[in-house]
Amino acid sequence: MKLIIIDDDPIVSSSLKKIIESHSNYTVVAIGTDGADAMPLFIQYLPDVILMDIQMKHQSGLEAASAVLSFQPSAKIILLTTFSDDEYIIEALRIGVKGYLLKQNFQSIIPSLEAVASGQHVYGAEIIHKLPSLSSPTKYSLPAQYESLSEKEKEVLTLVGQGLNNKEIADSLHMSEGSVRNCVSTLLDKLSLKSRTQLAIFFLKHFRK
Amino acid sequence: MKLIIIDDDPIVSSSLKKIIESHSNYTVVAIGTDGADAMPLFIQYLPDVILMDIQMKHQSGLEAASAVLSFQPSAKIILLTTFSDDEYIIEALRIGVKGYLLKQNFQSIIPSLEAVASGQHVYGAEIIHKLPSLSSPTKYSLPAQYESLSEKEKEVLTLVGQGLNNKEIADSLHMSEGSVRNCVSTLLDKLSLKSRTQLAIFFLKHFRK
DNA sequence: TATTTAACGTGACATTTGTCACTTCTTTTC
DNA sequence: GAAAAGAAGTGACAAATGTCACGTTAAATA
Repeated sequence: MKLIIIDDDPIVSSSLKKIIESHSNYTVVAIGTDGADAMPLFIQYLPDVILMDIQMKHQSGLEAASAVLSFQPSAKIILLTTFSDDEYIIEALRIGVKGYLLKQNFQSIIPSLEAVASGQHVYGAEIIHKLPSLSSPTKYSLPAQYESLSEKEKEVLTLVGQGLNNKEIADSLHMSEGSVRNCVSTLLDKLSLKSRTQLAIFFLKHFRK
Repeated sequence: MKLIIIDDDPIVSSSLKKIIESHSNYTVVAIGTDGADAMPLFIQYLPDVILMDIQMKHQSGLEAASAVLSFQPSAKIILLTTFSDDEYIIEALRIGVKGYLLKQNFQSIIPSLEAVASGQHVYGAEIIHKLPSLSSPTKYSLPAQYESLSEKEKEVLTLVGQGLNNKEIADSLHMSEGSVRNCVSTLLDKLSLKSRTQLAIFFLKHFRK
């Protein structure tokens, strides 16, 4: 199986090459030193996997990955990063990178390489928890005032968050339209908001799956 | 290395066991048939990895994983799912599961197992894109109608999405309140929505960071 | 038992939002 | 240059939303 390594530090590239070629059935067919090398090397060799540093002088690994993936979305690109406090993870996942690993412990790169080659996605343990969808919508992030809502009020809030109007909410919850209006009014008061639209925004911010 | 398999279908468990023990240096030390088995088996054997079905009769794999992880957060649990349209992925990531794979292609389970054992996280390619922070805010996911909006309309939409009322939008964009109303009306028409609240919901769904 | 408190409802009213027909101005196109 | 298309505005009107004072019921408490 063919592999390309792209890293602006030749020491990293060569130790990676050494480790990979000694432990598995991969051949490093090319080594690049900048993101700009990724596209031409990819087209020339059509490797099974690309291992690429995310921080490089001229063109970043992210840009390079984006270019390659827009050309070939199934390309198996693993980005390597030095720091775990990494804000690029979301963008990397979005463009379709198949792996995102810390450079640190080299020995875990081999199994990750295998997993990516077999079609899975692999991410460093320290990195995956940077995803906002994991941290945001837990009930611990709810404002204190939310606790003061009655069950009915929470139901109404939920339906406002779906975009229903008062009549529709009334029908769904078997209450009168007047009551719904009242209930919405109470919600606005309790949550210190000014309109039903702001209620919906509140709901989505806190409860979006 | 020790492994536990938990699946309510004995056919699945035994074929997994066969594959794993033939291809790698793992020993399946126990097989459970329900989520409720996870905790006692984990405590008894302290396995390196747990492979567990997510859908089981009595207790789900998710609940079981949650129990084990609250006892031992570093436990390496891989959940297996049958369907890729899987809404549990977020909750699974949140509780700290280290892998989430489709049962389908058995052969990719071995490399994934290795990667997880070496400390990485592994997710099936079909699954990772269920994360809302990945799927929502790309411009490719925008409905075709969005392209028909004028610049002004996009600005108004943005402010509706912040919860501003017509007067406030008019002041911000230096236009009359009547124009804003008109603009909102056009937005509703173009996007086939029925109220400003639904506009805000539309905005948040597509543009939330 | 009497009192308080909270959930829920009602109806009148004020305000905000949404619709529609029509105008103005600009750009594009023939 | 005339016609067409579309972005933006105006004003009158209709509909939905939000507010308020007040009523009913039921549970909690003195």
